[in-house]
Amino acid sequence: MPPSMLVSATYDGPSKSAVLKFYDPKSQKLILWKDETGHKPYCFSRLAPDEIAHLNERDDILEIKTVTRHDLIADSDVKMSQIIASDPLAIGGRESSIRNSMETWESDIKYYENYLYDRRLIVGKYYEIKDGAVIPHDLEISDEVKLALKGLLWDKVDSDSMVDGEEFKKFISEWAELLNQPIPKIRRLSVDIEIEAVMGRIPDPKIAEKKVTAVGLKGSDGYDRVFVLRTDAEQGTNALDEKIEVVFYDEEKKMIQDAFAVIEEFPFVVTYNGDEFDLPYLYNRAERLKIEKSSNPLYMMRDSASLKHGVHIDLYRTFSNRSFQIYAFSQSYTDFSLNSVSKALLGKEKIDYGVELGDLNLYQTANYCYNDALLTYELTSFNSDLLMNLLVIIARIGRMPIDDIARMGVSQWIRSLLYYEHRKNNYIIPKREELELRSQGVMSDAIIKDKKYRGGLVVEPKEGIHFKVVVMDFASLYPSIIKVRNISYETVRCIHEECKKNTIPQTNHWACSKKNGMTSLIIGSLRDLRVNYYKSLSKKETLTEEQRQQYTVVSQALKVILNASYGVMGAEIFPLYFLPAAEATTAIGRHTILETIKKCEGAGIEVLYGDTDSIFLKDPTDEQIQTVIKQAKKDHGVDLEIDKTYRYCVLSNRKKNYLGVTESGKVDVKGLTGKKSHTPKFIKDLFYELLDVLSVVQSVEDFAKAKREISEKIASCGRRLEQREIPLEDLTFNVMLSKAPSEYIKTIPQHIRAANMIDGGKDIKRGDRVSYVKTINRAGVMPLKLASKKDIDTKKYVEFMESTLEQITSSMSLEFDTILGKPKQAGLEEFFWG
DNA sequence: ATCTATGGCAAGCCGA
DNA sequence: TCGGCTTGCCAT
Repeated sequence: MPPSMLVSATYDGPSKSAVLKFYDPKSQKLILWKDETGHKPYCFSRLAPDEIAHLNERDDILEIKTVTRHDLIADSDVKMSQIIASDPLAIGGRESSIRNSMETWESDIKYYENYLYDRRLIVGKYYEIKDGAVIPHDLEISDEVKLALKGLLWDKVDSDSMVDGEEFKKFISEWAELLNQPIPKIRRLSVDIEIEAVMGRIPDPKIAEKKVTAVGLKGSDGYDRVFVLRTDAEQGTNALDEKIEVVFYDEEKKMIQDAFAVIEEFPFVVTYNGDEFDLPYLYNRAERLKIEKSSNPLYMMRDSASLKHGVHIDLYRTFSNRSFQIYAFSQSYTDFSLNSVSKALLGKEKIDYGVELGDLNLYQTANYCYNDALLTYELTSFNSDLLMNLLVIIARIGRMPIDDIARMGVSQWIRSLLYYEHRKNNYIIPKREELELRSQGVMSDAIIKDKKYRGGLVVEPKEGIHFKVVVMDFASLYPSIIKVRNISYETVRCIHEECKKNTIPQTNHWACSKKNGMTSLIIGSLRDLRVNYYKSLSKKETLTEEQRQQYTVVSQALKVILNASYGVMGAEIFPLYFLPAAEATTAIGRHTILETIKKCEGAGIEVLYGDTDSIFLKDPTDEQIQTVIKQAKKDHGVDLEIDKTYRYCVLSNRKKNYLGVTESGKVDVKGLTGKKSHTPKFIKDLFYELLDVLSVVQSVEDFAKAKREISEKIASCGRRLEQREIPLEDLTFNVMLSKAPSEYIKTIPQHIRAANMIDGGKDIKRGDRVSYVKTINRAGVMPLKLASKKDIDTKKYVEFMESTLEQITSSMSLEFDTILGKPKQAGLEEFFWG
C-alpha cells in the first residue's frame, strides 16, 4: 500500500503558515503537515541579479528567484522595471509594486500555488512523511502497464510532427507515471441538516436564528445515523431501515456537539450546498449556542464555512459545473437541485410526504433528513465511486487541490495546469497586456455578428432518407490541431521572421517552427495519452476490472480537460486569452474537414452532411473508408475514425437537425424541437412514440406502414388536445432565465411575462425555470399555477404540435413524393393524406 | 456570484 | 404586416 497522497494545501491566514493535507489510504486518515517557515512570499524577478541585490536584505521576502524569459514572445514593449504583476505570486522590482503585491498577498492570495510549485509537490501524488519532512514516493509501475505503455503508446505516439520530439516524449512519460498512480478509496461522511420551518421564509445561515431540528449522517464505512431534536411534533412510527440509528435529543446544543464530533472523525465531508447553507448555519448556530470554538470543526471564510482539519466537498457546486454535467454525466440532469441530480444519476428522489416540512412528525423528519444525506453520499459512490475518482484524477492533471477542483470551473483548472508548467520551467507568465498587444489588429473578420472569430464548418445537408450511412469523426480534432500545428499563445505569430512562411490557411497567422509551444506540448501530450493509451487500455480484456475502471476514469477526465482546452484560448476570462491561437485552431479545423470532403468526393464517396469534425458518408466500401483515413493522417496528422453506422438517416434541409437509426434500432435525434427541454411533455411523449415506430423500419417498404401508424398517433393526439383532455402539467413550456429578471430590457419574452404574473416576479432569479402555458388572454401566456384548462389556447398548441412533428415528417414525405413521382409537398396535412 | 468557444434553429417581440 | 432583433436551446 502506498504511503500518503497529497490532497490539498492551503495558506492559513491566522497562523501565517501553510497547511498541507495528506490522505493515508491505510489508516484512512488525514495527515496535516504545517509549515511555519513559509509565510514569506518568494520574489520572482526578470531583473538582473545585481539590480535586485538589495531585496535580499528584506525580511518580508523569503527568497529571490530569477525567471527566464519565455523567448518566443517579443520583449520590446516590456520595460525592465515592469514586474511580473500578472502573476500574483511573483513580486519584485520597484518598492511600490512590492508593497502592493505584499498587501494583496496578505489578504487573499493563495499561498499553496507557490508552495506546491516550489517544493515540486504535486496534488494526487504519493509522499512519505517522516520526521517533519515530505519525501516523494515513486510507485512501481507494473510490468503489464509498462508493456502496454510501450506497445500502445510509443509505437503510436507521433512525435514527428513536433518541433522537438524528445521534449514531447518526456511530457508523455511524466503524465503516464502520474496518472497511473493508484486512486485511493476515500473515507467520507455526508451531512445534511433540517431547520425549524417558518412559513414562507428560507432560513438565513448568517443569522441562524431557528433551531436545527435534525442532522443526517451517512459515512462510507457503514456509518448510518440521524440525530433528531424533540419538538412539539408527534413522535410517529419508525419506518427507517433498522440499520439506521435514530438518536433523539432534548437539547439542541448537545445534538450539534455530537454531530461535530462525528464530522471531526472523517477526513472528507460531502454536502449538497454546504458551502452556502449547511456548514455556515451550523457554524453560526454553534456560536449562538455558545459552543466553544475549539470543539467546532468549522471555520468561517467570507460567506462560506469550511473544515479546519478535513476536506469539504460541496456537491452542489460540483454538479453545477458544466464540464461535469456535459462530459462526465452526458447532460443527464438539467437543473442542479439534489432531487433532479439524484433522479437522473441514481434513479432515486427526495422523500415527499405531501405536507409542509414543518408538519412532519419526528420519525418522518428523521427519514427525510437521513434520505437527503444518503442521496448526497450516493452521488459520490455510484458507479464504483466514479465522482471521487474523477476528482482525484482531475486534481492530478490540473495540479490543483481536490476541494478546489470540486468548486472551480474548467478555465481555472486549465489555468492552474498551465501556470504550474511555467513555474516548473522558470518561465515568465505573460501579462494580459502583453498578449493583447500581440493580437491587436491582426484578426480576420468573423462572419457572425457578436462573435470574435470564425468557428467550425457546417456542411449543407442533403435532404431525404438515406440508407447505410457511415458517420466518421476526427478524434479530438481541436486538441490534435493544437498539437500537430504547434498552436500556443507564444507560437502563433511568434517573433521569428523565418516562421512567417509556416502559414495558417484562411488567416494571416503563422506558427513557430523553432520551438514547441507550451499549450501545444501539454494539450498534445494529454491528447495522445487519451487517444492512443487510455482509450484502448480501458477496453483491454487482460486487465482486471479494477484497472479497466481506473483507465476509464482517466480517459473521461482527459476528455473533460481536452474539450475545454481550445475554448479557453478564446475566452476573455482566461488569463492566457489569445484570439489568434483560437482562430488558427478553428481555421485549420475548417481546412481539414474541407480537404477531407474533397478527397471523399474525389474517391467517389457521396458526402451527405458534416459538422465541424464529423462527416456523413453514403454507403461507402471498407476500402474507400480506409483510403480516407490514411489520407487524413498523411495530409493533416489527425485520426479519422468510424463513429457509427446508421441503418438509415433522415436529413432535413436544416443544419444540426437530423435523425438516425442504428443497426440495433437505437434512434439518434439531433436538434429537433421535439427533444428540447422546454417543449411541453405531451408533445415530447408523442415525439418519442413516433421515434419508436421509426426504429423498427428496415426498408423503404416499411415506411408505408410506419407512415400510417404515425398519422394515426398524431390525429388521436390532436383530438385529445381539441377535447381539452390533456392535463395542464403536460402542456407547460419550461424555460430558463438566462439572466436576472431586471436585465430583460430589449424585449420581454413569454416566460418572463408569465413569471411576472406571480407577485410581480419577485420570487424568480437567474437560472430558475419558469413553467407556463399558452393561453387566450391578452398576454398569450399564464404561469402554470394560475392557469386552468379553460384558458388554454388550443389553436396555438395544435400549431406547435404540427411544426414540431413536421421536422420528422417533412423529409420523409418529400422522399415519398420523389419515389412516387408526386409534386413536392411539405405540410403535415399532406403527410396524412398525400 | 459566475464565466471554455462558435454555428444554427424556432419562436416571439416590437418598431417601421 | 414585415423584418430585424432577442432569446433559449441544442450540435460540435
